[in-house]
Amino acid sequence: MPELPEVETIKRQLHDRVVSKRIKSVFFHPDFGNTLKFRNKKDIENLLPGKEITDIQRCGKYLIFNLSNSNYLVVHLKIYGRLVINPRFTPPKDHVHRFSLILEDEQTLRLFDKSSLADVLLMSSQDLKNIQSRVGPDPFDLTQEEFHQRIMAALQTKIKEALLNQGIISGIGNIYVDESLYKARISPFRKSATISKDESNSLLEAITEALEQGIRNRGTSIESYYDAFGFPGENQKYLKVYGRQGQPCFNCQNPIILTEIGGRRTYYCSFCQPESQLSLF
DNA sequence: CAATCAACCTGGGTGC
DNA sequence: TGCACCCAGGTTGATT
Repeated sequence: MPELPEVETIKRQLHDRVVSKRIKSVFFHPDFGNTLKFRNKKDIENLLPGKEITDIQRCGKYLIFNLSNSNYLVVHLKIYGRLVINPRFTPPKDHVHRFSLILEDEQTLRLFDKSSLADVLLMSSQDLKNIQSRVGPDPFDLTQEEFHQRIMAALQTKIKEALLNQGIISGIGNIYVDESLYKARISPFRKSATISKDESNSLLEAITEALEQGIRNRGTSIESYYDAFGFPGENQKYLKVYGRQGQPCFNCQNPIILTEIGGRRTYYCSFCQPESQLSLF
């Protein structure tokens, strides 16, 4: 589910409800995670009660709760994770309740996950620095020049795979990458180093627009994502290629193609996003 | 080195 | 009804 716009939406919605609040207790559902996570689980149960959440931030697709003892509770929702505060409904049966964080004012933050891939980790400042150094810059923080440099460095890697690589640029996932490439009219199959400066400029602009639109619409809800209040986002109504296989391209009316790149489903228009620049003529 | 693949999980869907 | 298999918006680590 969650890419940058979804995590950013959750961060903004949670901010006023959790920042400056003290944690009363935490609870892990017995089905949470594997043995590796179990070790961290004990730390979280032991160390969190009594600590204050001093801030909430986002690093790529990671959501980070700053705690009063200079530790950080780091959440990654992976594919199906949902983080919901004060749900007033019974969550869908297929999403298992994995974790709860109860605040001093009795608000409850719950993590639901259909699989159990989502991570809840307790980190020191050093751990967090290691994460932050592995995660590339936010698209919103990049100049055209920096973006182009990073794309060029990906050499023979297909541009779609480069954009999905969180170390090159962070926050873009499988939906927004297809939307951005379509908007910039660049084939997802193009080798990164063949992207011209002009193309890279339009690509960064397309990425920025696609992500900002996603944030404005509180995220894209296709099969799993809900915002922090338990409501679906609206951005799925405005997607231009993702999920539109066989339907006419909004620009040229040719059918949108569904294929596979790097093991991920990939939607594109083979006319508007030609793989070879020669086919433009 | 870069590209590919399997693994991590599990609910749901499909097809036999 | 059962079962084997495939799929998923992500990430990582091993293999070719």
